[in-house]
Amino acid sequence: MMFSIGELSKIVGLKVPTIRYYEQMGLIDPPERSRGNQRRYSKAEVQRLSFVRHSRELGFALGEIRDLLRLSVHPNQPCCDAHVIAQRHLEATVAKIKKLQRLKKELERISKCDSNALSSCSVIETLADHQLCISDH
Amino acid sequence: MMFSIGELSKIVGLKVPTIRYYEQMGLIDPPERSRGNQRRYSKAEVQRLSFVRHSRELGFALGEIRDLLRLSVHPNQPCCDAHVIAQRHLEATVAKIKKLQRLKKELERISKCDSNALSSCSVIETLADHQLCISDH
DNA sequence: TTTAATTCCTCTAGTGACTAGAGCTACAAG
DNA sequence: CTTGTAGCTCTAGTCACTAGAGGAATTAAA
Repeated sequence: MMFSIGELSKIVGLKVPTIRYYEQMGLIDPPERSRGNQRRYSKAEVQRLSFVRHSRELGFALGEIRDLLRLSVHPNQPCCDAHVIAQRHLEATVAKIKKLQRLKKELERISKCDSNALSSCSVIETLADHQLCISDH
Repeated sequence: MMFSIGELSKIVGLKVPTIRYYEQMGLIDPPERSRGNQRRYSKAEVQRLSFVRHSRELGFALGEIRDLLRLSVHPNQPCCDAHVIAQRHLEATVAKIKKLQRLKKELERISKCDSNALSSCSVIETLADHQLCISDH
């Protein structure tokens, strides 16, 4: 049961060049090759890459994922490291959400006037208004 | 009333190399120079760069900001373009918020167990669990 | 079995929005 | 007039890919 890189790509939902990139970055070991030098993957790589993809979707950086993978292989002591990584990430996420919600409000304000009315442009105006609020935010 | 790039930097809250970068990218015109070839800015640049900074904080890409600046100079007809830019941006923002809120929930679940208890690591476990959910998300 | 289509290979370069550093020059304060 | 800070240009690095060139291998159909 060996997969070509294209098959693996479909299974795990990562593009082919991305998989090669992850190999290059040391997130997966270089796989076996066919006689013609093409990569051949087993189920282990499916698992590992799914882990990587899932972690990426959760917003972890490749370096953090590398750490997590290392931890998952030696799952004894330095588990708190994993918690630290996740906790730090949670805090950053909460901050991002807050910022985006403020952004959303502002964008709604900006783009709610109907653009068919050929009135003066609220987008430019709103952004221009903020030319004046130099010191805050 | 002319500013050096360092003074301008403090006024608008952008780093010095960032201002030079914005000049290079065509977001601001090349400013006047001192006899010794140093950049000298007036209030117009303060306004324009504040506009750029504000727009960046709202998450607009430099290309979009360039468009918006162009529109703000010719504020007559193609104002709907600005609305389109802002609307597109609003949609992307809403999508991002949703994704991050899902992420937040998952991270909370991941990191809520106390890491002092030397139990098995919930971070790795949780991420590993998701090795199995290959087809969805 | 041959051919054609598709997939794979490596390598280089590009993206966006900066950031860092080298090596040099200008300016302001004492 | 000297010293220290701030400025200059230019190149290269960051992150996580993505795109393309030019060629080889694999697979399916004829």
